[in-house]
Amino acid sequence: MTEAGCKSKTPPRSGHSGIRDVAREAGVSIATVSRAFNKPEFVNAETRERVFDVAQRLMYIPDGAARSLSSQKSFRVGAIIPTMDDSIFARFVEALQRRLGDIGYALLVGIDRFDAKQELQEVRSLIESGVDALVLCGEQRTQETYELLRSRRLPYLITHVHASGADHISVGYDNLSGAARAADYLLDLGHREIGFMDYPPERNDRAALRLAGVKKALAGRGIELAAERCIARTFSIENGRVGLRMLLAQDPRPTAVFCGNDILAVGALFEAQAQSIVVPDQLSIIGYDDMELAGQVNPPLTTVHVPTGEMGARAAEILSLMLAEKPAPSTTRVDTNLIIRGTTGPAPDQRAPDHTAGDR
Amino acid sequence: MTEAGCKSKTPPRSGHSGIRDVAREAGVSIATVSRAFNKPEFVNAETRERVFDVAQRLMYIPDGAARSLSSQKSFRVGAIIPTMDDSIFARFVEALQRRLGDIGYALLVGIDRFDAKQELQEVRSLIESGVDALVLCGEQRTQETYELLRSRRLPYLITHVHASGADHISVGYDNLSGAARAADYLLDLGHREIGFMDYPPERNDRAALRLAGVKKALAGRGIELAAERCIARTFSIENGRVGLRMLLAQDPRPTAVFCGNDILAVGALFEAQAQSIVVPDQLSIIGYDDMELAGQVNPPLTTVHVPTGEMGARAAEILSLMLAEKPAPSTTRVDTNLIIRGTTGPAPDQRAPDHTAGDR
DNA sequence: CGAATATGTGTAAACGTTTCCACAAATGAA
DNA sequence: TTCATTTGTGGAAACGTTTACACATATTCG
Repeated sequence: MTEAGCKSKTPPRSGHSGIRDVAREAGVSIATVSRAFNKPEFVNAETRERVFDVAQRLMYIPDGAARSLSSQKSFRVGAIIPTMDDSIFARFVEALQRRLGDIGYALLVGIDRFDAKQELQEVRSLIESGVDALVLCGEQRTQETYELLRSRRLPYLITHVHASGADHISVGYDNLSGAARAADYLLDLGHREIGFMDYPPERNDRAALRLAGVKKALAGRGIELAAERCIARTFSIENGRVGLRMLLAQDPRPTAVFCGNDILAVGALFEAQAQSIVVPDQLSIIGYDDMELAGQVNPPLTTVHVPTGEMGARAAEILSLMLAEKPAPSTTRVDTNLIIRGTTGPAPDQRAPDHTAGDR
Repeated sequence: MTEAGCKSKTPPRSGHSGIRDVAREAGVSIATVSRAFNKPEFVNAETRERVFDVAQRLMYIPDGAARSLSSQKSFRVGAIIPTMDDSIFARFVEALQRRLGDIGYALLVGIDRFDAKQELQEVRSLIESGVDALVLCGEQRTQETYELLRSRRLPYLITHVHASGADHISVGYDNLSGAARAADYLLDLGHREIGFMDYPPERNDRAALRLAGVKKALAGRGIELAAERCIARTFSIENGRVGLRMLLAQDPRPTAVFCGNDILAVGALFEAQAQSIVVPDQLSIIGYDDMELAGQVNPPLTTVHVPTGEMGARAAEILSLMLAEKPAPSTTRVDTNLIIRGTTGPAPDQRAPDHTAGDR
């Protein structure tokens, strides 16, 4: 009796016990054991308890592969994100993993480095590995990826964008209006020479949307965003620094910079400080995401808050609906909002409040 | 001919094609198809090509569950990390995922928030989900977890620590000597009043090791680390700030602080600056990890560089050995090294180089 | 030239579950 | 009391692969 599960006459083939061991020990059929776990309400309370007891004693853990094969469900979902380096995605993955775990799903991660080809590859390998649904960032991807998804009838959820009229289910925020809101704020402060800095928009639809938002806001005041005012760089503090340097080298020097990401914004801030440009008096900087660092740098960064955790939680909820084949809301939006902190102020040249260009 | 795979007489049960479809279409048996993929060298080159062509045409993706069940391998590995919030872990996961992907394995992630109970839970769910090996951070965990691992004969790799004499396979760095090295540097600069700040050591064995390292270095010069000089806080910039405040409130004010993590160190730096304490003239700060931010703050942070990417790559290599049931090195060390930047300088009171207290 | 070996392929038995179906016993309605 | 229904259970057929084994056929060698 010192060893667990010693009554069997045939030695167990693998080290640990399977459903048959539990069945034998509990004096029921394997079907009943299976039901006890999956549809407890269909088995007699007494029997069920007995099964549970035995299962616990034998340290029975159902074999996922067999389960998947038989039930045609894997109880796994895959998520493909661009990078872990950006805390916005890292946190999202964490939130997603937690919520998914709560409803009995495991999370497989793929990383595509903002590369659509790589994403397709990751989709393939996640499908092969076995997932019941996929979480993807943004809408922009190769047609082949979408075809693969469709042909496999694999449910997928698009995140990080608010795709209102689209033909897929999504959860996210409106990058365009968030950026427009930020740009408007800069405009309201009297800034007219505004720089833009973000991930290369052709490789990142969220960045493209933010660019569109800024352009729209500027256009609303009759201002055009010059091409050289659009700095496209991958996310890093260092790139934020070089981006600002490029902007500062231009003739009508920008008095404000919109950054599509806090990391770039922090880089810009550090560079400004290194050049003894005082923020916000001489230069306003605005970020996007509101990661912890944003609130802690000096002066604290004005930025657009993105509720990543909430988005992860919502994503998990929607996924659970999709996985249960229940109808899911085609698009759900989480709200972004401008957090005004210390890196933004009135434009340096014009002290007047600005009932200037704006109509209405 | 517009539809893919239309020759079958029995309508395919699921939407997509399986190994039998490929076999039929290529005029071979399913065994041959299987071999073509798994042991290409055992099948005739011509046949193999034909199989590959057909497979591609039918967009055949092998069913992972069936594969796992039959082969008793899942081609998945699980990794449990404390949090994604810390870029040290996020990057590690990213590196691991990439390398694992290269050798045909997918990565399942679990997050335990530095909680051993939660870790056990994650181990259970990863086992249930199906993994061929596990990656775990640090050596400290419940006995139950180790027992589960052993009883399942599940290979596991310990990371982030250099566990020399231990009874499990590990890859990591020596937290103790890294921290000791940093403390020695502070000592060499003449600092005698030194503060320590890290994650609560009782919940994080790496932090405990760093504490031991600092204590050892101090002891080498006959200095004892007072209890109130040990600030234990979870990792965040904010906590770095409050930690420094606590240290600054003490009577012989510390002239230097060792932080077990760059995030805490940056928090300390920001707080010092907010209090107009000039770093490094009045206060030296030293961090651990060397994340990007460390090199970019002003002044740039002196820190202990940890080669996370290399560790992830090495981990993947070792895992591939373990998975192939080849002998793996019981412990492999990656090197940590002190990066001297701008947040450390001579102790404020004593300008003399310091042939003082140190012997030898 | 025959035997031994190498090469390529097919047949069929696992792998450990879930789930359809059948069936017995208990319960309720008439 | 009899028939219909409900409740709980077991038997056995999937699920889509891998792989041990057997069997041809081609090659090598004494």
